[in-house]
Amino acid sequence: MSTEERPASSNFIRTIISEDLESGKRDQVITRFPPEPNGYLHIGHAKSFSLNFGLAEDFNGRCHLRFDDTNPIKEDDEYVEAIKADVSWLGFDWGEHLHFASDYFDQLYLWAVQLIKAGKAYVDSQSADEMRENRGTLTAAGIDSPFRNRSIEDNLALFEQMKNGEFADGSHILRAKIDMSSPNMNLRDPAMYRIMHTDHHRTGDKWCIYPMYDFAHGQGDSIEGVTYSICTLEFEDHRPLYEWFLQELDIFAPQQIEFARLNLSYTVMSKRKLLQLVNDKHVSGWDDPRMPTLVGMRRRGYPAAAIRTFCERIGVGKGASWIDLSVLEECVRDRLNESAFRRQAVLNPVKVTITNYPADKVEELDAPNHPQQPEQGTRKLPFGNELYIDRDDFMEDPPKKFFRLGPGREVRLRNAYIIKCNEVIKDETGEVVELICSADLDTLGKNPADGRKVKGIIHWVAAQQATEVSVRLYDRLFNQENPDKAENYIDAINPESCTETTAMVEPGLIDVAAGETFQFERVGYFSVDSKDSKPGAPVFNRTVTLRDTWAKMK
RNA sequence: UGGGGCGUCGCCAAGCGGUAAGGCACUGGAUUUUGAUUCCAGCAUUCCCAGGUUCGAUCCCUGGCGCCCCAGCCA
Repeated sequence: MSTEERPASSNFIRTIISEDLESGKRDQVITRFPPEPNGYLHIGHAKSFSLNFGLAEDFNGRCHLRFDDTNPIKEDDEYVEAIKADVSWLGFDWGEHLHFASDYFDQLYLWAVQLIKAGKAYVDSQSADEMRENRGTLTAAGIDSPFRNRSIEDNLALFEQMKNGEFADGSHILRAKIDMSSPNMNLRDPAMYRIMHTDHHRTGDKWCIYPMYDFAHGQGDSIEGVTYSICTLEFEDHRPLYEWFLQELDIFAPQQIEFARLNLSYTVMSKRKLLQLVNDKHVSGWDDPRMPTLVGMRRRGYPAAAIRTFCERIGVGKGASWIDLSVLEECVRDRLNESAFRRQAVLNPVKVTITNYPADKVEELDAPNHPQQPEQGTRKLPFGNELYIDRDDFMEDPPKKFFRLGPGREVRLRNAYIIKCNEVIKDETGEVVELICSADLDTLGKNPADGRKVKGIIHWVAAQQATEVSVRLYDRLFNQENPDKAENYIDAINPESCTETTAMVEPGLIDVAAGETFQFERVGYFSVDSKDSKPGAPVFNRTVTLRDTWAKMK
């Protein structure tokens, strides 16, 4: 616990809860995160569970993890394990409260029977098409099903037969008897139970009827004693139904509160689309580093703490909001700037020969792991007469504001000497292949004695001691701010979202562990890929670039 | 043309009748062996519009305008 006052930017949900606690309407805070195990979690889910778990932490309550597994044809254990891992990765703990909607199937069935007996539910035998036609439209009332007034006995018998597997999928359905003319479509006799002869990932073949979301969610909340059932805006219209079931069943009533889901620019968030990206091989999998999934971001090198910061930073509201991807990237930089060790790597090498440095000499220079955190120690950086620097750091005819290397110019080699470019060697095509330089050997760890200023600092590696490694440069997956607005979002995929290349790196970058993230000084943050790296042969994923005001000036 | 929501700085977002928080972005300037980081300063006389109530309104009322969601036996 920090003694500092946390800024705790408030939001409308926090306000509601504080007032309820103060007025005595509620005496504790129990929330829940209810994912359907039919896909991997993405950053939008992170916003949701950070909110739910965060509220529980703030008010000394608890947050349950409950899988909304009411539709067996879409759900799978693979997803429940992945989801648990993702929530844990972000640092949240549901403790003993791991639940499944399917844990409540027996109780739900009893409640359905109870509603039938009360004349509040009936078995409809219309086809799905007929039901759709009779539901009416947004502006026209629906009409009652011809089966709406079946006797309670018939309904009981039919529902029993549905449960016993005596009917084919789609032949009958249990509906709540509410109001076919309601202006709220959700109240026009919504479906409660459908027939599905499908095995369930947890209950196996025990059931061939499964409850709908609307008939399961509120009751699940109620059973668990959830006080605040926080969901996204599209469920606002479901709230009257959520409350109707709780009231008719006369059970504990949680309060549903809706907030706006996250929209992130240059990405898509719908599970259907993410699944298509995976299935159609536009990406390498759910954990492709370009995916907005948590597994993708983890592999990309995004720290869990950065994602939590992001979720706090964007706030919670009820207006449809669009957050720019750069906000997330800035959170990642913030975090990595603190934690990542610094290293030197040259992505686009051009050779430099230091004429006044002995060819057979190799110095082991000390370079800090983190300049702002000397306690993190140093590593050895070999220096010889042949080096590589980045091609971008040399210009033959530089503009006045360019303070890197150029003919006759001086530049500081980071953590080493100041050198001066005396000659430029090109090949037949006119491409620069080598720079002949001289070093000021009296500038190691100090500025020139004569007081001359050398503004430019560039990174480098010793040619003989450098190793070539694989590097993947990632960029935004889509090149349109809102891919959903494209004729086809697939066409909006950025063809340059992943560029495979290599880099010449210092020795300190070879014996590294999967998932470790470094700052390649002056370039960006790079994370050791967890799948494709091999001992002694790491593959680096570019997590995010460093801010580059020079690039902006150009 | 039905119902449910939302409109406060470029992007988020506090505020709930007493005279516009904060973050990000942006712009200056300082420090810096990363054109990074850090630091300091600036950045809405105004809250979608128009009326009204009030000593006083972003907050209340009326009427407009704009945007989002709903017609799955998905969640």
